Amino acid sequence: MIVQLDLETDEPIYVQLKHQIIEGIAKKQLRPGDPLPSVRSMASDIGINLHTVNKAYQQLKQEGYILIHRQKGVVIQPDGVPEADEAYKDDLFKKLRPFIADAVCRQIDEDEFIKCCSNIFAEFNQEEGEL
Amino acid sequence: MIVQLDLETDEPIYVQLKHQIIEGIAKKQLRPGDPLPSVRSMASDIGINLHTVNKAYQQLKQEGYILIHRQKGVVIQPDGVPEADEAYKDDLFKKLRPFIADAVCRQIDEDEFIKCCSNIFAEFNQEEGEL
DNA sequence: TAACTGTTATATACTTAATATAACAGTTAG
DNA sequence: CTAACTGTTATATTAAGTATATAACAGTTA
Repeated sequence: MIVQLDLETDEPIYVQLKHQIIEGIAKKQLRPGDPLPSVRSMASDIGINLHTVNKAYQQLKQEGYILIHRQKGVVIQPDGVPEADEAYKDDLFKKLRPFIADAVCRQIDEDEFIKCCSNIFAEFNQEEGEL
Repeated sequence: MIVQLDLETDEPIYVQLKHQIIEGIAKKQLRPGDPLPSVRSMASDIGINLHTVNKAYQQLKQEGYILIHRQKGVVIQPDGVPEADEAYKDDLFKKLRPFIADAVCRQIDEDEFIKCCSNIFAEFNQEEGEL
């Protein structure tokens, strides 16, 4: 698990860490049951504070991505990430709207937007963990 | 221009205001050259501080959505919002990735995601300002 | 026993968000 | 001319979020 942080961006470190782990799961580089480094070793690996890692892990746990056993360590959710329910989809809908409104104003039509999304999907589906 | 704020969410007020104006432009309820309320009247209309409105306006100006004349007031960009360039598209790509990674993990396939996006596009294209 | 786990607590520094007043300079209407 | 309005700037305060630094606790595990 290679983590690459950008300290220049305004995106909080713990959010970047969450995203990279979620992307790792989406790309199947991280599979159900796979272990994650402890909060302390992850923190020292990427040069940040233990609590910043802990914050990311706690939220990932809350969202169903990982399990945290008190002494066994941290693992990717063995039963797989919970499927999207209606609440999740409503939330996704709400979050996507500003992006699409923005795109519409700037003359990006539906086809182009969809194409962009397809490219991202391809990124997650093509390489089945072979990277 | 009706503005509806949610003070419970963690989304900053000035961001919500920006989004609603951008959505208004996307829906063509706000057209090039249309006036926007002054920072003071907008602020008192929706019950927030003058500076919060000013922050939203300044960023909208910076992003090419509106023009601010020192004494003439605030208007939607008369020449239309600048079209998306490559930098904008790269940025959109980067921002969309976490959402799609998340969706992939939760078994939302490409078709379903695209359908969701299409629904949002429809929301902006159907009603050509007739609302 | 020593080294490791997640967890909790406290404290500090910095940044952002939002508010409150106040003032300035340039229109514009009465 | 005055009064009311414009955007803009300045200063200050409160609150919340981000990130860090130490320290300790309780339960494995080698």
